[in-house]
Amino acid sequence: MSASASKVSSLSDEQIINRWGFDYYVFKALSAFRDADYTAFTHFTSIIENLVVRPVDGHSDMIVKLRCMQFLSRINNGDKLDLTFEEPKTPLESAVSVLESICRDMSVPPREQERVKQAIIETLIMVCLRSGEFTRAEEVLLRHFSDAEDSAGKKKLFESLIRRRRSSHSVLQLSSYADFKQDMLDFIERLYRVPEPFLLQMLKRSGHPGVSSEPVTSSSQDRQKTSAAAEHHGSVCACLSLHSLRQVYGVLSERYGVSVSFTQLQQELEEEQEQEESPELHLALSETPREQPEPPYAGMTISRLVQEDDSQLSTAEEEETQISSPHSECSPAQICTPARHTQKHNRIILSSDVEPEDHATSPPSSRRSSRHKQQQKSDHSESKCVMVEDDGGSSAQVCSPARPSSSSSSPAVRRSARDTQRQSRIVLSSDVEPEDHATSPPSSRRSSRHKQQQKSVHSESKCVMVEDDGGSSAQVCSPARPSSSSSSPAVRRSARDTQRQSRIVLSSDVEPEDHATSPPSSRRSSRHKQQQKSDHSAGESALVSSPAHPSSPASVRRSDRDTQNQSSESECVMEVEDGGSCVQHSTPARPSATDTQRHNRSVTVSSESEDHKSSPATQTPRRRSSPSSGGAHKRRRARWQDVSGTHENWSDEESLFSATSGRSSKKYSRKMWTVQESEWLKEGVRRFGAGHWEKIRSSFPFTGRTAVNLKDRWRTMLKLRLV
DNA sequence: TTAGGGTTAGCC
DNA sequence: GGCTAACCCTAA
Repeated sequence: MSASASKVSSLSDEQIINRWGFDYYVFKALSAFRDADYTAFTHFTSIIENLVVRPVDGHSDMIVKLRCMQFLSRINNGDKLDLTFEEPKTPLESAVSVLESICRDMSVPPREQERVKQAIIETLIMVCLRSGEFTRAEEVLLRHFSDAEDSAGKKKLFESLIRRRRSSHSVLQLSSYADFKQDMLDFIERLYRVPEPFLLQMLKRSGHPGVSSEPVTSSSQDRQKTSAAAEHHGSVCACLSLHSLRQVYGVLSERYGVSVSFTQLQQELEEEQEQEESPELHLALSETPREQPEPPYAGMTISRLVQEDDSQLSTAEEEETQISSPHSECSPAQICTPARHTQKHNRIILSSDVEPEDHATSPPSSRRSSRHKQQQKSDHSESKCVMVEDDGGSSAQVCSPARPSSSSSSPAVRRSARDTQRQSRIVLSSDVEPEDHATSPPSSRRSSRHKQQQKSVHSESKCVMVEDDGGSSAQVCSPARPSSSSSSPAVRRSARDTQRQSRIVLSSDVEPEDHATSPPSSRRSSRHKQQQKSDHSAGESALVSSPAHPSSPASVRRSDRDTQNQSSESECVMEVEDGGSCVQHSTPARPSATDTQRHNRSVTVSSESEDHKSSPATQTPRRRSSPSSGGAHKRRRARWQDVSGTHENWSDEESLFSATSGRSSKKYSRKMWTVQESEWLKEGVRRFGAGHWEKIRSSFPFTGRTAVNLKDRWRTMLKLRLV
């Protein structure tokens, strides 16, 4: 059978079932959001978040769904300024980032994109104003607010309110955050109609009384979703006419040199069917009415062809993406659990704490859009296959079996301290360090760099590739791609007030062993601001380029702010690399250090055995056996400075330095290599060989890295004998 | 696009 | 100031 078939069979039951569960919970989450049951929404997203760290069949629209979940999660928490998904961004700022990724991947009309973005920004400003966060409101206003003429009035109003420090105004009272949420949901639903999940379909067909024939959601689009879902999960759905089948068959048979005519095949199959009617086929095909007695076997035939087709695609891409690699199993997505400081948010924290140990998520890498069309066809057919196979007991996922979807975002939960005063955060987690290997960026020595890295991580997470709505899976999951957390949405809890800090502590202690993640920290220097922008854009561009980036690893962090509090927040970021093998990295928590360095403890667990003597301590993975302990360790901790601090604090600096000219008209900021990145590089070299830097770069969710950077890093690694 | 040498940034 | 990883520049 085709290679794809073998891939299909290689899917584990867990992958398949997790996929079904994933689809189901996404569907439920959307329903909950639509019903304004945001608590349920949060619960569902938590489930999803945990689910995607397990091996999941990265099929088709998984990334799209993850993006939607990420977006809505941020929207849902947008009025909570003390939460962050990506430090130092507020949830709504993160929503804008996700929006940009969505728009890039799904071709959203520019006007619509702008409208939604503007709505988010306006809402964010209003939220800031209501909360008395005038500095932040001003920052958002200056940075993001549209300069369009039609927005001039609002801009002036906001400026006025900020200037006068007014947190109450009729305009602020008028807008309802709930309405805003629903507006954002409408946007998502217009953009992507979530098909009815396979599990629900099955439940309906089983005659379960509690399930109506209608989709759970009340949306008017549900019907469409249902049919779409059917396609996805295998029911042929009669949407295929005999004519179209014939056409497809014609094309495929020509392509693959199948000599049997469609008519012959049809007759054969009819005969077969007469002899044994497979219930499964009925199941698959009976749902939709057919004008013509569409041959039940049609699905089978097509699926077979499709598989071949798909397999070709896969094989062709395989080399590049190595979908089949063990890693690729799942794509994590980070969805959504923001971290917060306040006690009331404990539940959110919980999700992160409870995090499973192994998160292996394989971030599927995404495939490139060019494949989409082909993919769509294949997906379509695949769905048919699925049904048949399901019945047969074999794996139901025909789709891109080999393709793991890269979920991009692994969930990262962080607590960040946002103190306006830039309190330093101390990561206590180090002591507690789990055995799990965190992959902390080996190279990073300097604490200040971490923040930058963190950002980069975020961007990576964004890398989820969404191919197209068609559900064709665009994910090219390169096996090797771990999901970078970032995209994974990292949720953090940022402690803004010192008072709140104590609360934060709660979750951190419980921290699971696993994941180490090392969020890179960025430097504090004035460069940072520049960097932020550049990173941001870089990350996004990366998304575009590697849309499929599965999101990578989910990263959960806990960070402590200050040593004094030692409430010990440990920042833990989980990065799931592959489905199967997930590498968890713990990054040092974001250190926040005031200018005076505070002792930070960073826990970095590195999966690598490499000795990073020379590597920077920051993310230096702690080797358990490594000599570095005691004094060295302390020094490392001391290096962690909180760069993440309040972004607003940097703004001035940023403006000061933005025009700074460095060597090439701008100063570059050093971005230390994370363990994760180094792993990707090593994997890339293993796969493609040294010298194919561009190929490697495009095959992994690197963000802010050029081929030259890769080359340089490889050179450094060789020099350090890290490889 | 890559290779290799030079430069810069940041820590000690 | 030394050291070094990351970054830049440029020729091929």
